[in-house]
Amino acid sequence: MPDPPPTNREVAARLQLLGDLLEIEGGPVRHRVVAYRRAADQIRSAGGPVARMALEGRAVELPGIGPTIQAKIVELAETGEIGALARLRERVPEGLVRIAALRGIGPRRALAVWRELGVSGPEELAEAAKAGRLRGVAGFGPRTEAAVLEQLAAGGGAAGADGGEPRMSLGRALALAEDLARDLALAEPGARVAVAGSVRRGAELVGDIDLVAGTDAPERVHAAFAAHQAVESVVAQGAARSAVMLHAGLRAELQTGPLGAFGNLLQHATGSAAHNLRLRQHAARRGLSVSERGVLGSDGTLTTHAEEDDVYAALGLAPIPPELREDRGEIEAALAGVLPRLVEHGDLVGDLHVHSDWSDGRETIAAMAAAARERGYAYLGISDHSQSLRMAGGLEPDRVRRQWELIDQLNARDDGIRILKATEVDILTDGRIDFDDDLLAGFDWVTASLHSGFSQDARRLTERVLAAIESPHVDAIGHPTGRMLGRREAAPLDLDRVLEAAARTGTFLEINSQPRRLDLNEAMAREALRGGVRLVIGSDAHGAAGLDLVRLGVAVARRAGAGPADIGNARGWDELAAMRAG
DNA sequence: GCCGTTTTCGGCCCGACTGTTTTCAGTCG
Repeated sequence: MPDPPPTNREVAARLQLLGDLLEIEGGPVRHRVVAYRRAADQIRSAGGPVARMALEGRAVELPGIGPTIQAKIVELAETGEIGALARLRERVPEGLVRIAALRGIGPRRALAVWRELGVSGPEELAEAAKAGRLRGVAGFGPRTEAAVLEQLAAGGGAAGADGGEPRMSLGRALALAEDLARDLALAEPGARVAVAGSVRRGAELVGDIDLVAGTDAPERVHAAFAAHQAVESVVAQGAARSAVMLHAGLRAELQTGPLGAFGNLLQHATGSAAHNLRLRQHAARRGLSVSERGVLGSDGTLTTHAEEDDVYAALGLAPIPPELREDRGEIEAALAGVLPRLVEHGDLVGDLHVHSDWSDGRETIAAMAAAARERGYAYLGISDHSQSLRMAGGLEPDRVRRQWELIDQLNARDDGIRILKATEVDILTDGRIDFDDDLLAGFDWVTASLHSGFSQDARRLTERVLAAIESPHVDAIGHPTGRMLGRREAAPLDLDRVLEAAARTGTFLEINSQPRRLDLNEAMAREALRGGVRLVIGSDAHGAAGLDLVRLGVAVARRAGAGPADIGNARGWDELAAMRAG
């Protein structure tokens, strides 16, 4: 084995390409395409290194990966390429994949432009379209030719960028989706409107917004949707579905159906596609056929369900939480009755990571405490920054002590919420903690975080985090990888070593709920739980409204399969304090 | 290529919409 084994992203990309090229080539291999894509999806979302697993013969344990694909992964790890893929590339130009990815074009039309015009990439396609030659190809006309030109001019089909479709953070998309749903419900009071799709599943990045409405006046709901102020243009419009482009740069889709089939519609539109595929295969084995219209029996009778839970019940399954619907074994678990009880927003009884106006927060400690009490919390950890984070107004030790005096005074009021003396202390570039041990010992809760030195190599970054974990005063590691969606990659920590140390010392790892962080992410959180590591969900709020961001962290935790027992701040303070490390 | 309440072969999800056609294939979700 010459090089380090390929990353999950690299393995997934190769298998994806293999599937894409096979599909374009056509022929009697339809289901092999699906198999490669499913494997690529599984690998992208796997928590552990799949190449290493394949070398140990364990990749076949992942759903969708069998002996053949495992062998191809081993081949890739050992030789740097997959022979079958290399041979396929000689038969089918790779540029056709980028042509097929254009909206309105697919594998068949991509193959047609190559066969009929010799076009093998987006640049040649643009030339052919400009020259008006595209409309002569079977299946193409002037409309499609114009659409192709428009997309290519807008940068569609460009090399690099994996897919290239715009994606939005869950935080923003959720707010947009809920605004749309609320306004549709106001516009048509008889309708039952809900957010579906990847937003409902709590995916950290979403490519579009899906809404459903149960109604007996679908035309009015679609009209209200098209006329909404957030809508830039209407992309498609039919009797049961319409799609729009939002000013925010994201696509939104609305599906409607009768109120009596609202559960079927919601189930269908929530997906994921892979989950629905698997669900329908499961149904087929029972002689049933599932769609957004209802469940069709073998005798031809269609049964509709107003509630989504009843759709799953009709298939002999316990209700599956949307966050788990990714075809990672959830249907098998529902069948066996072993789905986990996932943590819920309402399980949280405190927040251990919020800032006040003592550092870079906007509100007073008293105001933050009042906001936490309104949310039903029993405790709130005021965790302002430490001295070295000067640009965020980090606290010097004497200011810390003065803050403690104020907290004691506020707690003496005994008004229903306990304010904890907490801190978000910097892990310095040499691994030391930014306060001395005497001061650290006076805190109720210590979160240690990386805020600088991200350009260090993986070994040094890992050593810094390990040093913090080993400190007897550190209770939790805040936003452990330091990633910022779209701005900064996760620090390349040796996750195995971090998880081992956290589990051994009882140090909590945070799921930070800031929309741009969501750190740990779901895959790492899943690995942490598997490794026996306990988690906390922190808002990292810098104002009262920021407390509500924990719903995003809860979504990450749920997608990772966390139950209330896995989450520190789902426990009362006395119980949590007794669990503190050291 | 994967997988099993039709188990080691023979299956493999379903419907809406668009643009191209003149009854439908391809694309999309």
